[in-house]
Order: sequence, then structure tokens, then C-alpha cells
Amino acid sequence: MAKRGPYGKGIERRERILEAALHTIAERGFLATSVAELAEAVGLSQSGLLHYFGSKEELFVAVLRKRDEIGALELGEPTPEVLVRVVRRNTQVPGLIELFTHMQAAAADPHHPAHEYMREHYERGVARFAELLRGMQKTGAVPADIDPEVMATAFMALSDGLQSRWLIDPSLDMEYYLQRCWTQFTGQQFPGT
Amino acid sequence: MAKRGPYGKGIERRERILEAALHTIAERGFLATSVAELAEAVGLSQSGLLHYFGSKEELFVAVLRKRDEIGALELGEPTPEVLVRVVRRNTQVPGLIELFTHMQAAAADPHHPAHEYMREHYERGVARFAELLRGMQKTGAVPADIDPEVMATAFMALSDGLQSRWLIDPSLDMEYYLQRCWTQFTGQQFPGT
DNA sequence: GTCTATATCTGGATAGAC
DNA sequence: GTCTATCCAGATATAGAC
Repeated sequence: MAKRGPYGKGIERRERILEAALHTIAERGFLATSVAELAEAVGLSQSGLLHYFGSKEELFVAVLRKRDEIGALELGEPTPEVLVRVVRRNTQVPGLIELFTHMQAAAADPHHPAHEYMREHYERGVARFAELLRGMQKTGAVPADIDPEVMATAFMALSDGLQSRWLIDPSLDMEYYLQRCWTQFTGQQFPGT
Repeated sequence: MAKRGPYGKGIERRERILEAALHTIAERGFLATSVAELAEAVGLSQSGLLHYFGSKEELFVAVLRKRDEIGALELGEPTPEVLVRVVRRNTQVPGLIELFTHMQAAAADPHHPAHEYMREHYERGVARFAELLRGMQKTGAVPADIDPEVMATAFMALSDGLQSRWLIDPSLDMEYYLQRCWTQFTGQQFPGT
């Protein structure tokens, strides 16, 4: 994916900015992170940083996209345990969940850059998860009478809700609830348990 | 609950401010509402309003508490359909869901006034819902092998997640998902269907 | 492209008079 | 308790040097 010629350098730079921002936000949290701090972390001035993203909100949305991109690579092929792995990974970086939750709230405004992102995020997420479920139905790991789209939508909403609450009360064991719900929902043991 | 003597007037006033704020936020949304506008709606100056609540954030949390209070009166005795009734009522006032979602995100900070509110909100909500489920288990409307606390926690998270997503995509039919999940989870028809 | 510097705007917070 | 007036922080925009 390396670029040549014009813009190549700018694109590289942009990527490095996003990685640094990801790191900073993961570490210090969203609320405690201003554009000026992100700029400092990557060795740019505030206006220098904004040159690449136009606005703070667009920068944050770009960070979310970058995180999805990295996450997709890390997680590899979709398997049943992806659900739990995603949650487990997320609990390592509360700052990013915080970012996501704030952007989710901000996305209610159709003109906010996070709006489009969130729509894509859910569409993609439900489609992938439903596909996984369909595969599992073929092997009997999930009952055939379950509607994959309904279950996928429900579990994404459930994960979101658990994450928001976990941010407020970190003693909440998200994995536990996810697995219990899976079992109850499908009537089958959670795969890999 | 009418008060006499000192402070009575102030408390009355505070209540009227909250009702007005509830109305304004429900109508125009959270993002579009500044303290100055809330003050105007109730015929006060900005600083006059802040005198009662100290800060914008505390005012918003007070609005949330007021809404819970009114909601509790409206909904009356807890019955199974409360779940759906709450959701149905909330879709009438997207501005308040927006407020809730923003406060939920802000509550990640332990020093934010919404933090304590949210903890109480969930504790109370789960306790009530679990109590309702226990009652239903006695009549057989819910299988006895379900852990009421787990199911209550899961359904609150599910509702939150669906609401956040509905704000972004209002075509999402929250009632439908809630009912499907209830059926799948309990193996019983949703009460009143 | 990227910097420094500055101007402007908005919204929330605060001080002190009445 | 309420107002007026002021202040301050943060975001954005722009000018112009390098």
C-alpha cells in the first residue's frame, strides 16, 4: 500500500499522526486529550495538525477508522470468539472506548462527521457478524431458526451498552454477560468454553 | 410535597426550571441547547439560572433525575410491558435520549456529576427489573432457570445500545428487537403480544 | 507544507451591584 | 435571588514568513 509520487509523503505523515493519536488517546483518555496535545505528541503545531484533518471532530473520526483498520488486521479471520476477543482487547484501552462512546453520542447530529462513520460501522459490523452466524448455522453451532441479522444487531447493541456501562463501572464483567447471553440466546454453549 | 417556610420558593423555582429545561431539550435536542437558551426559556439570565445548579453539567444531571422522577410516576406499577413502554415513550423525545447518551459518555470521568447519577441509575434499574422478573418466574411467565440479575443487566445494556444506535439511524425498530430478544432469551412469547 | 502569530467567535464561569 | 458586566478557554480561520 506504499505510495509513490505526489501526496505519498503527506499520506504517510497522516498515518503516523493517526497512530500517535491512537496511542495518546488510548493512554490518557478522550476527555483529557486536546488537539494541541495530539499535535505535540507527534511534533506538530496545532494548525499544522489541523492542516491534515480540517477539524478536531474529523480527526477523531479518522482515529476511529484507523482503529477499525488495525483491529481488522489483528483479529484476522472471523471466528465465534471474535466477540469476546474484541471486548477483551477493548478493556485494555478504555480511552478508545471513551472516544467511541463520545463519538456515538455526537453522531446523533447528521452533520457531524461521526454520523456517516457510525452508519458504516454498524452496517459493516452487522453484515460480518451475520455472515459468521450463517456459517455457524451450517455446522449446527447455532440453531437454524435464529435470524442472523437480528441476532447480530442485538449483540452489537448489547456490546455497546455493556461497554458504556463498563466505562462507568469497570467491575462489570462484560465477557461474562456476553457469554451468558450467547448461551441463553442460542441454547448452545459459547464456542471455546 | 409542597414546601413551606424558607427555601420553599427556591425549590419551587428549581422544579419549574427543570420542567422547562426538560421540555426545551426534548424539543430542540441536547446539542442545540445552551445554558443561555434554557435560561431564556424560563425567563432568567444565564447567571441567574446557574445560581441554582452551579454548572451546566450539574444542571443536565438534574434534568435527567427529574425525567426519571416523572417517568416513574407515569409508568406506575412495574409490569412486563414497561420495557416496551419506556422505549416507546423515549422515541417521542429523541432530544432526551441524546442528553442521556452524552451524559453516559461524560460519566466515564469519576469526577463528573453524571458519574454518580449513572451508577445509581443502573443499580436501581437492574434491581427493579430483576424484581419484576422474579415475580414473573413465580407465575411461570419466565423460566425459573434464568438469573434475574443477569437478564436485567443484559436487557438494560441492550436497550441502551439500541437507543444509541436508533439516534443515528431512526429506522431501527427498537421494539421489534427488544421483543425478539425477549422471546429468544426466555423461550416465551413477549407478554401482551 | 508547515510554521508563528493573531483575530474572532462561542459558550460557560465569576464578581459584585442591587 | 437576580442582574449586568466581565473574563476566560477552546475552536477555527487567516496572514504571511520560511
